[in-house]
Amino acid sequence: MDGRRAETLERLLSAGAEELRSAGHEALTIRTVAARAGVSPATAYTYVASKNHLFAELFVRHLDGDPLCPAATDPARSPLDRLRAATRQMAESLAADPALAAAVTPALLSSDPDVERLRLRIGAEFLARFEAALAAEVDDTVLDALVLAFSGALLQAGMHLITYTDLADRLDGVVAVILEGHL
Amino acid sequence: MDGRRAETLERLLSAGAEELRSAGHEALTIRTVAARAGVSPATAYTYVASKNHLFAELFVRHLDGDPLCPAATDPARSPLDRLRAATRQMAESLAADPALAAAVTPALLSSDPDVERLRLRIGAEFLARFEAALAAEVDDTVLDALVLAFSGALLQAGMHLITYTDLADRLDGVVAVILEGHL
DNA sequence: TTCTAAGTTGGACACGTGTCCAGTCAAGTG
DNA sequence: CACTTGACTGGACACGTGTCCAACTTAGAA
Repeated sequence: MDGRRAETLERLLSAGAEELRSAGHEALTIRTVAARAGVSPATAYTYVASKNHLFAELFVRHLDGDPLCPAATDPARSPLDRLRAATRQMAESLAADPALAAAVTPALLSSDPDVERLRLRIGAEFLARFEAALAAEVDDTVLDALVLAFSGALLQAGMHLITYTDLADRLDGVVAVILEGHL
Repeated sequence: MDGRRAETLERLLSAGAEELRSAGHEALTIRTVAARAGVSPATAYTYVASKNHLFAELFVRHLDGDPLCPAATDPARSPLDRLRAATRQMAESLAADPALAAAVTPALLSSDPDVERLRLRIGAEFLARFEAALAAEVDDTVLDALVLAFSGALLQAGMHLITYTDLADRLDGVVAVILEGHL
């Protein structure tokens, strides 16, 4: 996708991000996003299949815009430290845009096929980051536990049982407990 | 709540459960549930604040109807075994009613205040079961890790990344990894 | 310049959500 | 027995969703 089409998409996604931050995901409407992007609703729907798809798309962009930090793969650090760097970074990245975080959790549960595609990408990205941080020094079940714990943390934050800001600290402890005796 | 009101509520919830099983949570409508219960939509809305509230309510009933099994607190077993009995039971309970499981995950993310109340109850119930199974032989962070991993498993299943049937086996391994070195 | 095809548009559509309220019905109390 | 009261109803409402399509615009190729 390039040329005019790519530009309009970009405008639409930026408008979506702004609208999300300023109005929240409950109030956001494809029509308000379209208006903000200076485009008709019908046009918006040729780029984005649904509100949930929009949120998922915004989230992958957010992830892609903040790739795994060097500290998470620094061989001078311990695997535990590296893993913590990775989870910390992701938690902080969520905390930095709470409206997006709040929007994406329910959105990813949608059965919309476009969402399905993106959620596989997102899951793969999480897994890849953990693997990169651990550098394959560890059992598959441990990786499994980490992924589940991280997903769980996202869910708990999505339910407002913890704040996105507390996420990082909480995960530090949990990551240590999981890795203990497995390095 | 008792008398006529309690009866109608019961009819409504059973109708909801039936409708959920037979039509799935996407197709289910408060109006179809009301019709099945032989009640007008307006009436249904005096019992249930929203579709999400209905799903959450159905889920707590489901949980209450299947209390922690004796094996999960049997002092003759090891803590690991007891914990596995607890997670197994919950996973199987979800697998037994996949439509409900699929419905409740997104529903619990709603900001509806009635849902909020119920999700605190549900979270507390999960925690209580883990505590009962472990009989306080363990650090708080371990409990934390267990709760996060379990929530994560629910989320993954809700996203169809794993089936509810695989949940139990997956959790067996994860629970062992988390507990290892902490008993 | 003319033509074409991609991109965009307005507006209507069917459907679901949750709210509201005046009016009916059916106890069971005095 | 009349009467009050709580439960229920029908139907309209405002709003959001996502779809459709004939008509218009625009950029660039011929």
